[in-house]
Amino acid sequence: MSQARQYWLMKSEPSVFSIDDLARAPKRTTCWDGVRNYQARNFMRAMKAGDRVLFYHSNANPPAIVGIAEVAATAYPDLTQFERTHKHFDSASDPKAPRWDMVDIRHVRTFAAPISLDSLRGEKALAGMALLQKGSRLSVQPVTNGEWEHILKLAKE
DNA sequence: GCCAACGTTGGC
DNA sequence: GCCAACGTTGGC
Repeated sequence: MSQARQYWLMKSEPSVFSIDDLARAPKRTTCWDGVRNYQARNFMRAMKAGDRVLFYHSNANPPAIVGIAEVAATAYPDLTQFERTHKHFDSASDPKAPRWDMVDIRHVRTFAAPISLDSLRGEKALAGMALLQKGSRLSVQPVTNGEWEHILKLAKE
């Protein structure tokens, strides 16, 4: 009885941090700081080591899923929330009960060809994907097993 | 750069 | 608790 691996999608602007940056990072790993949305935080708190993550480039041309990462460390406090001069400083967060967490993400693979948002929209099987819903802005989202398998098939073509 | 959609804040 | 104002996200 193996522990079921769960699937996620995380967005990053490539001009800020791209999948190439992740592939080149020490140990191909980075901490995912800066999430300041409760729903996204709660999804990160639900992540387990080894869970797989679709790496998505937002504000990109074209916006696309560009590869796969895995959860290398489960949620722990994002210390940038306490750095007064930091962009993501949160004066309302109590150091004794940190409001914001992050996880560590390790590079697994970069797709030979990115799967563009446009081509994702063309897949009937993905019509329910959180990413494709109108007005969806969540930067951390769950992905179903079916969606995951479908996307991996697209990545091979 | 524009702007629609969304989340958060704060006055009342 | 309502809701207007504001800031942010992210496709285009």
